[in-house]
Order: sequence, then C-alpha cells, then structure tokens
Amino acid sequence: MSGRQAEAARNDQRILESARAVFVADPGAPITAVAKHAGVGISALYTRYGSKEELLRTLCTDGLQTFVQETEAAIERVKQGHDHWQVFAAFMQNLTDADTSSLTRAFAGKFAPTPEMFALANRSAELSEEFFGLIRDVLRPDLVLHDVSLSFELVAAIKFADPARTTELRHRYLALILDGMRAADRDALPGPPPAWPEISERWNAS
Amino acid sequence: MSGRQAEAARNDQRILESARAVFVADPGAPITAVAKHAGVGISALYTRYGSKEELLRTLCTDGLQTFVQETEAAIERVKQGHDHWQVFAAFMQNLTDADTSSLTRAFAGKFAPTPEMFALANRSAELSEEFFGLIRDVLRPDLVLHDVSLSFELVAAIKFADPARTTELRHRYLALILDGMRAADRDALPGPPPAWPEISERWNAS
DNA sequence: ATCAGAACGGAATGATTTGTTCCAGTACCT
DNA sequence: AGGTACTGGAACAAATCATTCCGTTCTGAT
Repeated sequence: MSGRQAEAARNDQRILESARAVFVADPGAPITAVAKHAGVGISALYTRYGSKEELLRTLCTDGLQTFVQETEAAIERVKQGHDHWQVFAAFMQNLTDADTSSLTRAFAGKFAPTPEMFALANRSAELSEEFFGLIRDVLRPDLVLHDVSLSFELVAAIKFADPARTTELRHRYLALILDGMRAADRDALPGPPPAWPEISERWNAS
Repeated sequence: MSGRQAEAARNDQRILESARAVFVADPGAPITAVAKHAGVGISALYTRYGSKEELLRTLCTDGLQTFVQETEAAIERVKQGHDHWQVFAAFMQNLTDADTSSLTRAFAGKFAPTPEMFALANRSAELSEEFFGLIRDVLRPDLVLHDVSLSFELVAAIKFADPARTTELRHRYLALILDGMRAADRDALPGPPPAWPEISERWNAS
C-alpha cells in the first residue's frame, strides 16, 4: 500500500477522528463541520459514508468496541491478580478519556441500532456484569452495576472549549465520585438504584 | 377577577411552568412544544413575550433568583446555628430539585444577558462565596467553590423521561458526590481546580 | 342587548439550516 | 496518457421554526 492508497487510508482516519471530535463536542453539528475540521471536502465524506446516519452509526459502533475492549482488558488484569481498586479506577479513567458515554448517549434514539450494535451492546452488558462481580468487593455495598454506567454520564457532563482542560477536570470529578464509591461508612444511597430497562429505553427512537 | 381575566392569569402561570418543563427537558425545543404542553395557542405565548428569546430570558432570570434565594436561606440557617453539613446537603438537594443548573447552562451563550441578569449573577457569586466560606469546614480541604457549581452540572446530566424518577436518581448521585465531598482521608483531587474565568466564559455568545 | 376590545387558536409565511447531489477541476499512480 | 480518487463548493430539496396574521370567542361596560 503506497501513495494514493496511503492517502486514502490517512483520510479515512482523519475523517473518523474529526467526526468524533466534532460530534462529541456538539452532537447536532452539521456534516460540513466535520469536513472542515478534517480539512477535506464534503465529497470525501460522502465517498466513504453513504449518509450522515451511516457515519454516526460507525462512530457509535467504534465507541461500543472501545468499551468492550477496555472491559475485557480490565477483567484480564483482575485475573492476573492486580489490585481490584486500582484496576477499577484505571478502567473508569480510560473510558472517561475515551468519552464513549458521549458518543453513545448523544445519538441514542436518533437511529435504529444495527444488529452488530445490538450484539456489541449485549456483549458489553455481559462483560460489565462479569467485571463488576469481580471488583465489587472494593465498592460500597449499595452500589449496583448501572450506577457505574450512569457515572460515566455524570462525568461526561463536564464540557469546556479546551479538550485538554475538559479531560483534566473530568479526572478531578471522577476522583471525587470514586471517593464516593469507596465510602463504606456512610448512609446507604437513597432511592431504588437504576434498572436495566430504564437505561435501555433511551435507545428507542423518539 | 373572573372569566377571561382569570383564564389569562391561569395561562400566565401555565405557560411559564410549561416553558420550564419543556426547555429543561430539551433546550432546543420549538416554541410550539411549549404551547402544546401548556394547552394554549401560540398567540397566548406571543401576547406575553415578544419573542422566544424574551421567554428564555425570563426563565433564566427566574432560575438565578431561585439560586439567590436558596443561598440566602442557607446562609441564614448557618447563622442560626444549624449543623453545617446538614445545611449544605439540603442546599445542594434543593437546588438540584429546582434544576437551576439546567436552566442557566442550557441557554448560556444563546443570548446576551440583561443588566438584571448580570446583577443577579454577581449577587449569586457573592452569596456563594460567603456561604462556602461558612461551611467549608465540613468539606474536604481540596474542594473549592467552583467545584460545587460544577457538581450541579454533573447531577443535572441525569435525565430520564419520567421527571419524578429523574429527581429520584439525581438524589442518589448527589448523595454519592456528597459522600465524596466529605471524604477527608483520601488523596487530594487531581488537576488545577476550576477557576472563575473558565466557568464564566461559557456565557459568551458562540 | 350590544359592542369595543382583549385574548384566543392555529394556519400561513418566510427565513434559515442542513443533508445530499452534482460538477468541474486536480494530483497521483500505472 | 488515462484512470482513479480526491478536491471545493455551488445547487437543490426538505425540514424546521420563529413570527405574523386572521377570524373567532368571550368579557365587561355602556
């Protein structure tokens, strides 16, 4: 692979990266904003993706894949005998940085999930449960798996113009929340914990 | 007062309540959605507010006023000798329920603040500092005032179709965050804490 | 009883936004 | 040279929405 093919491959990546950056910053951004950010023409986008929705689906699928990979890696680390809390904290931080929450939440309900996305979502649910079961001994007992999912959304609410600063501040509040997740000697968390139907219903088209 | 005037007065309130509900749920909602939610025609809206922006400004000002009032009340309670932590926790919960964060953040940068809004914002900043100074003895020492502001945004990220359930879950994560804010024996929070310019810059029109 | 006018509902309008297509030109590789 | 994959950007169609407008309903004073 060389020359023209290499350029095409480079553009493939540039477009995906730009799309990620732009849509994470503003989920309703027009497609021209992606092209401008990537420094390519609109045609370059449309030769790769037949429609905006297809691009969004790709992005979303990428996010799910990242989530699955990180969870698999975290499970592996636990099984290798690493400290449960350290593994969990790193897991949270990695996925916060990857901002998979923004990617998946922003487009929830905007298009019908593909079968591939369904499969990935199921797999990520299984892996999450397995991982949570492995490390729940270092978490306060009243915390459930879906509390962790929603915590990603909490942290993802922090958004500033400067991406680096955004990451920095997200780390700060992730640390705060993690401290809350370890607090063992406090009152139990109020209210029924989030249930799976509540979380998954948001994927239905509105 | 009866008949047509009574209906008008009823509509005044219904429209404001609906606008709050609709725009908090979806800041980009069309104005017809407000009318439909309130069960009135579009004209009923436009005879009261000259434009959408005017309605949004009113809503936003209301939110600021609520914030100021709650902060004043909290300061008063502290001065009456109530337990600092209890006052702080109640303060956080009240403002979470009032959802002033959603109201102010959603429209930040969408219109120029009025002088009245400026004044209210300044007053709320002063009061916040005063209150924070009074109760910071029950918070972990590495926490700053603006951490509290951003915490409102964290919690406001929780949004479900059912408003009551949303409130319930927000209480749950507010409790988690509050536990993190009390944790005294942990590592210091990472990163430079948020500074005022970073927070205020988001009010500039984009 | 009547009538001026306030308040109403909702269709019509006009402006803006945006996804998508199309076209003509350009750089690269064989 | 010729083919391929790209480029910017104009053009188009559809959708969205704030705002205006008009005819109607109801109230309260005359």
